[in-house]
Amino acid sequence: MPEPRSRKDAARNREAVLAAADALFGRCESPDDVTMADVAAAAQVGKGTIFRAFGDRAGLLRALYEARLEPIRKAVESGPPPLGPATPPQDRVPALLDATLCFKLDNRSLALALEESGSGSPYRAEHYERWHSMLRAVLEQIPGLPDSGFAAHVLLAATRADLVEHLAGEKHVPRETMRAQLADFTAALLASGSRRESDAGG
Amino acid sequence: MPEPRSRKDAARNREAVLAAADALFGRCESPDDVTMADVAAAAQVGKGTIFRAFGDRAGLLRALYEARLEPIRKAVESGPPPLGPATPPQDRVPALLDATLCFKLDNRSLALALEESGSGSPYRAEHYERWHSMLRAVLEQIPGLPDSGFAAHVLLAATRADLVEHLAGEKHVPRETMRAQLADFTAALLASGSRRESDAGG
DNA sequence: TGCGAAGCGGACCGCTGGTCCGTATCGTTG
DNA sequence: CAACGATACGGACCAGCGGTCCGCTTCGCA
Repeated sequence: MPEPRSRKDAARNREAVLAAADALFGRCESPDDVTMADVAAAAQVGKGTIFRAFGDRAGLLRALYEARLEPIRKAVESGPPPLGPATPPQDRVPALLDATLCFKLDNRSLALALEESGSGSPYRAEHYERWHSMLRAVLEQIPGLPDSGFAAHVLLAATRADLVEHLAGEKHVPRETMRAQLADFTAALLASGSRRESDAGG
Repeated sequence: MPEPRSRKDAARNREAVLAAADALFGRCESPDDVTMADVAAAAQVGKGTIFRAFGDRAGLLRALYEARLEPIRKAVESGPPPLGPATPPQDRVPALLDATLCFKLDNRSLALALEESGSGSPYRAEHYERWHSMLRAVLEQIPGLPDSGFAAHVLLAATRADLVEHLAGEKHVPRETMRAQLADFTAALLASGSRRESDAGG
């Protein structure tokens, strides 16, 4: 393959930057407290090196985000229930949403940084498209629901980083309470489908 | 009253800035195409004047937003059905959501500007708090629903400016389609409540 | 060991939101 | 109408950001 393998120092620096940024975003309060210069300093690297490796700020954020999301992506694509493909749709939808909610709770600053200063709307991000079509496909298998594309957008919007941050950080809603509320909400929505189901069935 | 009435020129300039900003945000593609200097130039006013009158960028955005929102606020607080207080909850919820959706569709760049660069999360804005508690109160009157506070957050998230922008601007979803999808979604959610109602009732 | 290519780093740039203060305007008072 | 304090004006100015550039260093292949 014509893949131009990167040099050893380049790879090492890339990891250093990733690690430094990870730590910095994890620690800080607001995402824009962390500047590119900060990351460069923390990684003991020149600013130019960061931009060479990631293109721009959004590129760095995306790389970090994808890296952290990787385990969940795997679990969804080829893992055991309740996240994996073998799960029945009625159970998988809440599981997917619970997973994203927990992810955002565990990576608040990072998710916030990506969604808010992420070079325009979060909806252009490639990973959003993936999650959306995944969720949409699962919803599609549940009859009696409204437009599954739109429903998927709304359900994902229910786990948006700034909403999560507002509820968890500002209003001090406990983690388990939020998970329960999201689960309840989802259940209520899915119930409207199974209602017509049971009407038809008997 | 100890209200320190503002000078005539100050008031005139304030209006000029408001008008200029309104026009500029209405015309432009992305909200950050409009800088403070642009607004100042368009209003034929010094930059200092803007900051004196509105504090900072977010202040200007907020003032504009509130001004445009004013008619809707009135209609909701003391207008005729389907927005006014005399409307039965089951009809008022979809009406409120449809109104916000239409508002965001009609004021895309402005809403986008306020939500994304509005000095942190849109959830800290005072008008969000108002809308949320309003919607929550109406939802509360419909029995059988999940936590109305959370449901209100989610339903409002369904009309967020960047989602609306994505669907209308990027995916070219027609206005009426979006309205219908939102209405369907809302109906599905409310149905889960009236279902337990009818179970109990007969 | 030598040498081209790849990568490095931090001074540098353009641009933004926001401040500052000498100057012009207001409107009140005698 | 004149004079004067208070208020507002405006644009030069500032700090800090993301992003670029290019002389120098380091890599790794022959």
